Amino acid sequence: MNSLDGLNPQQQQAVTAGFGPVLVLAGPGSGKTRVLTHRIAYLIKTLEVSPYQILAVTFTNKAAREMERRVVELLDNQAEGLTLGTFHATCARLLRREAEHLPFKSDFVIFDSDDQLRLMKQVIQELGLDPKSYQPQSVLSSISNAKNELLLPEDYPVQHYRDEVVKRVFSRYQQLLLTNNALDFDDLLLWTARLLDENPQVRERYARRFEHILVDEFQDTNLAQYRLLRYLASFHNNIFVVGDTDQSIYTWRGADYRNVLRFERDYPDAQVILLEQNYRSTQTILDVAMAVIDQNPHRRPKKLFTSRGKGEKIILREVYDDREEAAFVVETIAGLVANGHARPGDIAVMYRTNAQSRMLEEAFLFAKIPYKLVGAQRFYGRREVKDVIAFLRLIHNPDDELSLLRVINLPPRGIGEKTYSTLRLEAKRHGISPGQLLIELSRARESFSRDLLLERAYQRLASFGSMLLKWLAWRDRSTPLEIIDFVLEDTGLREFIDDGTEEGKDRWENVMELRRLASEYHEPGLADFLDQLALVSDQDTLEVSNNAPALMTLHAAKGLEFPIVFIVGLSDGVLPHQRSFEDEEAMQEERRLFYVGITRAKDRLYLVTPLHRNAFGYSEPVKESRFLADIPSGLILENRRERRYDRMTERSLSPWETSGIVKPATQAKYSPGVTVLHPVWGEGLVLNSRLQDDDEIVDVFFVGVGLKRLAASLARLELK
DNA sequence: ATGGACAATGTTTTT
DNA sequence: CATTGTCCAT
Repeated sequence: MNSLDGLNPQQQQAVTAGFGPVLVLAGPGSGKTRVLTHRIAYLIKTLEVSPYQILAVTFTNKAAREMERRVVELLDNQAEGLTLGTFHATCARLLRREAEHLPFKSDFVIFDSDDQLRLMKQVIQELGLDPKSYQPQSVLSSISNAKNELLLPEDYPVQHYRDEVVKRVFSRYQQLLLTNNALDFDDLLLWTARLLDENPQVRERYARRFEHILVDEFQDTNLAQYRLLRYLASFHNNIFVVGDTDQSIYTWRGADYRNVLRFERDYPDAQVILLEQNYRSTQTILDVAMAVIDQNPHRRPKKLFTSRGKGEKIILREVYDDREEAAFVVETIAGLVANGHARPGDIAVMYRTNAQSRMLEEAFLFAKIPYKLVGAQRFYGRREVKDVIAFLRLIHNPDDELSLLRVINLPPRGIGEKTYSTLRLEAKRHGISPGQLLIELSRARESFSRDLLLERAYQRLASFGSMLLKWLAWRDRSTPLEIIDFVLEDTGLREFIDDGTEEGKDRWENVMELRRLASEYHEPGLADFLDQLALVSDQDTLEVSNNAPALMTLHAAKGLEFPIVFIVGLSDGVLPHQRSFEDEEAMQEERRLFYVGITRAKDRLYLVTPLHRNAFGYSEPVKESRFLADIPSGLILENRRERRYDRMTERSLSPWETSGIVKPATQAKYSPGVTVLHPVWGEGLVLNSRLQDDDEIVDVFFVGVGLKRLAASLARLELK
């Protein structure tokens, strides 16, 4: 089979581009993954490049896996030896291999944002700083920015007094990372870039090896990644990058879409190929998307087109607040599925902030419609999951004090703060890590000044130490699954986590899910498993075959596509977010975020705009998103609320009016959660109810029938 | 050492 | 309002 079959001329040009740098500017849905996978297949099959000499990097594991699957398919399994992975995972592997040239050991652990925060709090306390004026989060983000610019503490630029302090904090933070034998996310890139910069032998070895380098989502690279790529491509100069500046939504994380411009400057002979034909959306959806993004200044003009035809108009729905919004979404989805217009898995609901998922989740749960929440934090951030992972990390790397601190008294075994700080002090005196001392303790009792501790506390430490020693003895011969089972068994965590309550059962389920993930690793040792756990992306948690609507942030939606998309919370202050109001660049990024959301939709797009926003327990009127004004009215089907109702509610209520002294004219008879009886449809559940024009409008979910909106005065509903 | 009660605090997005 | 941290009593 000819691997160019089914590619349009621009795609073919990209796939078969000669050697040297290539920049592919790929609009949404223009088949960039297709181009990348075909390019790899072309290099291997037609140009007979060895897979071993090809490096392809992505940002999420999901994207990497998908690419790998497609390459293998194109090549009938002739892809053995290909290096294909995320930036972070690829760097982690390289650093483990080259650890001898670096100030840490090859069995380092990767600290996630949670660990970073805990470590930072420790540093701020240790240096006696006021956590109010030096908020751990904000100091961390300064440090992260510095690392993205490839700066270590000694290079940190000092302009204000604050910089001076941050520099000191940075220095101590970095020092602590090293004593824990740990790297944070930014370190993975930073150390790799620095290694290649400072060590010509290593650089040349890799630069010679990777004859071809391919990069996905190039607009999301930061300076460290850009440098990294330049070093790796420094020998063969065959660097093939694919990106779209209009989809740059991670500048707050250090991503710099100007790397695209930098690329053109640094590689003046680069071929530039534009992919504008879209294979995903209807022309109407594309026109809406272009109308929105065209408002951003300084863009390279791009004209998206499709052969799919106009399709239907997009739908704008105005709702009262987030509660009604959630009801509308769930009700519409139930209707679409019931009428056979869509399968549940065809639908996605997207929002600006994670907090917005809650109301939606409640509505789904209430209607008993299953849904899928996309987001790694939701699972890996669970306490019980992190606890078990902390045990594994400690076993992998006993110097990891943060993990030790987390599990040493879990389940409670009488080792409190006092006992721990004695252990810590004593460890410092011996010049070893607390974890090491624990192990020593269980082996040779003399190494600890006995008079420092009560016999009881001492016994407890020693017994934990011997448990740890036992696990360590098994570590290199056991699979992750076996190690998890040792831990669960020896610690009695099960009884602690599954305490017989409903939540306890859920918590245990989560641990079992982690256990299931571990069961996919058949080799002894924890490194690979722990790396995967540390580097999962939100998107990685979305299963392809899941037959339920997916809920996700707009950020998590990038790279995905769905026949039907809802974008909710289109209010000024939410999307665009309040914090972008004063910053023109940030506002443009908000617009790109909206653009990304719109272009996820294949056939039908719902935009939902609430008139009120609930925050801090108060409801306040909000303006609709300013972005909506940019959509030509001919492309949109508007469904707004009654004007009369608007006027009543758009006025700000004074506090005593909201406190319930002023009662509505009619009292609602049906409240969410009650069961009602309908003469035709039988028993149903009230999802939502509101007063309107002296009548009560009730949304009821009937089993086997679906959701119905009824006027209480007409439908003969009975309370059950 | 542990757990419960209250107070303060806060909403962007995440590899 | 809902989560997170801090203080205090057992």
